[in-house]
Amino acid sequence: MTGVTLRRPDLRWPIPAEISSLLPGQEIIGLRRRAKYLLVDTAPGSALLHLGMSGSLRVLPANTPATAHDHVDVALDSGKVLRFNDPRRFGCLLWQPAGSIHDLLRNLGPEPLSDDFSGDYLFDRSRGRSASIKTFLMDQSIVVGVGNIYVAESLFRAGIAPARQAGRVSRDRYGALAAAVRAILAHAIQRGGTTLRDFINPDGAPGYFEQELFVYGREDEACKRCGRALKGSRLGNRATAWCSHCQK
DNA sequence: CTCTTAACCTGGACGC
DNA sequence: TGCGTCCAGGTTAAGA
Repeated sequence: MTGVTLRRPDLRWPIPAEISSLLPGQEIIGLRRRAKYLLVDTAPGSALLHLGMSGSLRVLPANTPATAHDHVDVALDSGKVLRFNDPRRFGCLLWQPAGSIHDLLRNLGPEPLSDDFSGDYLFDRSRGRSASIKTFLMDQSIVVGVGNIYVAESLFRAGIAPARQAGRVSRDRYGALAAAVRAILAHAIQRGGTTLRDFINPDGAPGYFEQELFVYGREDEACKRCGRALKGSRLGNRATAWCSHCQK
């Protein structure tokens, strides 16, 4: 990459000086993902990005005029520009020196599609925990990547009520839950994600998983399984919908 | 250590 | 039409 342009000094957090001082001239030697963080590896270290809920990264032709919320440009050797746009600025751009692990990555739980994630793992981690199973499953130190949409769908699929205390769910039910999380995530990815408002995937198309949601965003609507009206409440400051007949 | 709450930010939906 | 208000999202910081 030949240069970095910052149009503002911060996103969610200040953009560290290394992004401007160390990146230009470096070769990108790797691209990785951990949880919802992206890592762009160079010799002196890695740029650490999170797209928040509204961020996007796109490779555009050189001289593409910047528009609203285009916060960062990286000029590539090809002449094209890698552009980071994030209307709501929940995303971040940070720096991880080579050989170190950023604090944000240090205490993350396993990847949900990896072998480290299982019902037995969840069962073990949940003993003695009084928080709701929903809050527990959204805790990034327990398992990464499960946000408000997919936790709702996973709990429905597993038949577990979201307010149930995490420490009071049996090993067998955690087995069902782990399987549900895997199935939901894999299917949603295959469907191109979930478009709620303005999300589009890298191909510029919306995600289609929304059409297959069973409970998320469907408070007071009919349960697709039993027909009863879905319940709605808030858990951990987040909207929560579930079926009190199908989920116990 | 665990749990809860507030905060970050903007655009869109809604009510007046 | 225009304005104010509320909410969504992922995640962490701070406080209890």
